[in-house]
Amino acid sequence: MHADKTARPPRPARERILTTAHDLFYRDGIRATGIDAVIAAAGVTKVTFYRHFASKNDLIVAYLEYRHERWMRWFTDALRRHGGSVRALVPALAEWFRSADYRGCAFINGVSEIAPALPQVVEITRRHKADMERAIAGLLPGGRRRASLARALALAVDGSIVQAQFRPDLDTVIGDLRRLVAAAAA
Amino acid sequence: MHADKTARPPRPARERILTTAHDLFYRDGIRATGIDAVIAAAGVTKVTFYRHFASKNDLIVAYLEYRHERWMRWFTDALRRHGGSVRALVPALAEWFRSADYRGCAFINGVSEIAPALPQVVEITRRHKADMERAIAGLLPGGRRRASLARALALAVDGSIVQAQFRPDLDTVIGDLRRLVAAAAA
DNA sequence: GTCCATGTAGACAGATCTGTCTACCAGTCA
DNA sequence: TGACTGGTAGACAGATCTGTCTACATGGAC
Repeated sequence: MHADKTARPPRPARERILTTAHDLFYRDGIRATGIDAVIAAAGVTKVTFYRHFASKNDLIVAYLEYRHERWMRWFTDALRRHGGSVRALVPALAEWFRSADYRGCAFINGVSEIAPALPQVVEITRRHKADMERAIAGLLPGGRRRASLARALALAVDGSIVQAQFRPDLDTVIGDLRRLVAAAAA
Repeated sequence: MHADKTARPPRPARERILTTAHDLFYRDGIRATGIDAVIAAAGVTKVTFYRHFASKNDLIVAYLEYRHERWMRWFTDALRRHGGSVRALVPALAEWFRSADYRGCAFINGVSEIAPALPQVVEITRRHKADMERAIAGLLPGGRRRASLARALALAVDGSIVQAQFRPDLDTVIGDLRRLVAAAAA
């Protein structure tokens, strides 16, 4: 059978729903995006949607898990591209901040938006930030101070992520982050 | 003639609406809080509400302006209580982070929640953060590096505000902030 | 004493949101 | 062949949201 699968499938419905939800949730916000908008943009029907996700809350969780995979892949790759040492951190982030569709951290935004109604988001965010911190720790030489330095850097990174979301002067934000990283790592 | 509303003393109803909206918006989120909930909790009627605020968006803006006044008053007071030098910064913030109803920065949350739909929130947030930065600058000795140091400290502060919203180990966050402040100020 | 700002109570319109339901179709595989 | 999987189209229920409306009460200012 099926000697040739390459000519076939439009991306499966579930995947289309998930990537569409990602784009809309990230851009417009989770609460601002109705299920109907996701369904229409993904080009599926309501029945199809509810066959794959039990509820909007389920989709939100799947969105954050998908976002985590995707962002971590980008982040580790960007750090590698910029040299893989602690000096890679700021240029990698600068790349992100300057991207056209930058809208901050999906997890921080998620906590702001729906943590009171969907506490699971806090747990997912903790795991995400722990992974981000681990990636930062991977840039540092081993030693006793490694873990605590990674935490301090992660804190500065979170500050810059947030500021990059509302400050118009990205260069200033990036410069301030660079200064903090240099001071902490010294 | 001259129906000048602003010349009159503040009316109880408007004030009640505003403080109620503050509590609900901050605790549950702006989008999650319906106008009806504010009206019921404030103990006014719909007509009364709409006589004071043209729309929910109007109330949101008023909420953020009120929050700004209130938070800045608390912040400058806390800094003074803790000595008024740069060493006051971390203990003042720690006080806030440990308060029972802590839910992060109302402005950062607001940007996450509704900036795409109500861009005015970004402008209000910029002004708020500029004032916060000025208060931090007020802790520092004058000199060439004062402004840029205040910016770096504000960035670290924003990072700690955000982390305090989802990390369970507040002591760690506060310790990391202390370390960053010490490193930057050195 | 009249005007008017401020307040009350609650119905209502119109939109939008999540989630369910019926009814049908095509390909896969045991 | 017949069951299963995954898809389509769209009506519908029930809740909730913002904002408008009518109708009436009260107290101070001019």
